[in-house]
Amino acid sequence: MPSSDVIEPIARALSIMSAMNQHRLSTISDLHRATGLPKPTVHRILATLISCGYVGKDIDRSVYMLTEQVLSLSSGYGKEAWLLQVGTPVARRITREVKWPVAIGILDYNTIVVQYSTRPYSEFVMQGSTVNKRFNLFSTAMGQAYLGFCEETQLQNILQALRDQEVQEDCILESDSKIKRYIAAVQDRGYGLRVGNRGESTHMAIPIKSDHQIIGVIGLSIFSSCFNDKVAKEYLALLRKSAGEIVDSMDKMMALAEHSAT
Amino acid sequence: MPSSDVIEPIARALSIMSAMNQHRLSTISDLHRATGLPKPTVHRILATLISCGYVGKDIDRSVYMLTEQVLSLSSGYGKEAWLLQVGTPVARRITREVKWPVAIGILDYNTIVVQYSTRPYSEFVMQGSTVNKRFNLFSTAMGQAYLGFCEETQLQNILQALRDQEVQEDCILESDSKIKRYIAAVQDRGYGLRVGNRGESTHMAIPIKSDHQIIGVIGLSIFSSCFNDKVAKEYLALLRKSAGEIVDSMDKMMALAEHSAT
DNA sequence: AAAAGCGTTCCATATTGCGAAACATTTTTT
DNA sequence: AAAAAATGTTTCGCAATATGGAACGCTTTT
Repeated sequence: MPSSDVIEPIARALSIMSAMNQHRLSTISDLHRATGLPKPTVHRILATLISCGYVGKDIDRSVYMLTEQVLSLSSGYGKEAWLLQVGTPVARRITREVKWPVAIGILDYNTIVVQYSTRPYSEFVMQGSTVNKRFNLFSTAMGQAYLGFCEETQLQNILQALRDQEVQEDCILESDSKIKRYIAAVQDRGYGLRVGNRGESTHMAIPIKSDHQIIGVIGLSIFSSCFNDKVAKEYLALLRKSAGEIVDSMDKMMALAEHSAT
Repeated sequence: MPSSDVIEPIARALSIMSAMNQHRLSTISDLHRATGLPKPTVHRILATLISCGYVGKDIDRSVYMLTEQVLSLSSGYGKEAWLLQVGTPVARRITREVKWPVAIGILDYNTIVVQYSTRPYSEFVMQGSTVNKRFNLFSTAMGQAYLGFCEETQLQNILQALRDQEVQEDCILESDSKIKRYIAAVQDRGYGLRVGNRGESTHMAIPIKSDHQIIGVIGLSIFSSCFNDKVAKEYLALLRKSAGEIVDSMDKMMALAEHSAT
């Protein structure tokens, strides 16, 4: 009675791999018992997994184990994935509420990479999707949200890395005092801000902090002509509330997962 | 021309998941391009993975991402898995060379758990397999190999944990000085040793240390009647050489994996 | 307005995975 | 030592099912 449209061999292979992850070494009979699959089937699935490199077999004996290649299925899975899983619905909710597009980004090397954007949902037409686009740390709202509120050591690391890179885009880097003033301004304001010209858009962003660490930034875009102190205050509060919700949900989910991961 | 006996749907699903692990969010077209699979096929595989809980889908848009459940395929994969992957062939080689069975164990809570044993390969018949059996830290050769050569803080942690457990098996715990003498004796000897009576077997074991940390222990069993100082010296050298090889191979492989895991 | 791209559904077809049964080998029991 | 039980592996005829071209509806781009 498997719900239709499910490719059975795949479901079976995954259950085998999941079972193999419970113990370091497995025999065919172990897996037969653990999954309820007929032994010839287990055998054939293992042959497939071996051929694909995810399973290794003891040469002489019939003992199987997962290889390090299983990490290629999950190594990208970390805090950022949690952030997205929890963050995307929140971002969509904000856009439903205030119409303006919302984006979630993370730090990658020395830029902010947009991971998710509700731009397509927004009724206000703006230029195409920004997903996977990289944004400069200086001069963008999301970048400011990171630089202005990360820990001092992290800041120094980033600045050093920026100085080391060959192409110098930010002339601000030439003066330490300029940097300090720039960052202090962001901190005083309480959020990242990049005001666009008339006809362009203006962006505001804040960090998403968990455990004193910035795990990502969340930003909102708005037509420059619609931007003023009043809406800034309103949307800032909304972003802060949302960031808080994201962190709370993440903590809960991660605690849950930790617990159920035997 | 896929090498026969490989279940295609499984191989395809794995390639999809592997591709999804590269970017946080994927569209069907992304995966279609990345894997070369027809779009209806990608669609069907994703439906399967969603049904199995390994993939989540953005409600409104068609954006897919791996869920935390992918960790259930690999969370058990750590240093110990590397140890086994590298260690098992070494263990077999020793047994081929000297005939006696060799076992590899790791610390789990407050016991040593045998992960692999070449007992079935040994021409000397001994009692059944010891895989997944737990061995006391005191009074066994493998346990001594751990206690005698782990770091002081680790030792204290273990002792505390042993004292805390309800059933007190090791009366040696009652006296700190007894413990100290016991451990000092192991250290002086240079390896864990449990001498059996005539007709029984004798066991010797040493730690496998990488980066000042004990990642496992390796031990050799021998008929008590065959054990004497001369063979002890010989086998100890063999075990030490082998442990060194294991650590070297592990370091190499892990460095390699680190590098190729983009 | 047209064209290109995307996600999704359909469906006839042959492919392909299936697992009972038989066989080989090892381990345990008698 | 023999018998019995358990485990790993191979075979094979058949039915189940995964397949992907084509078509559809939709959005985005030209």
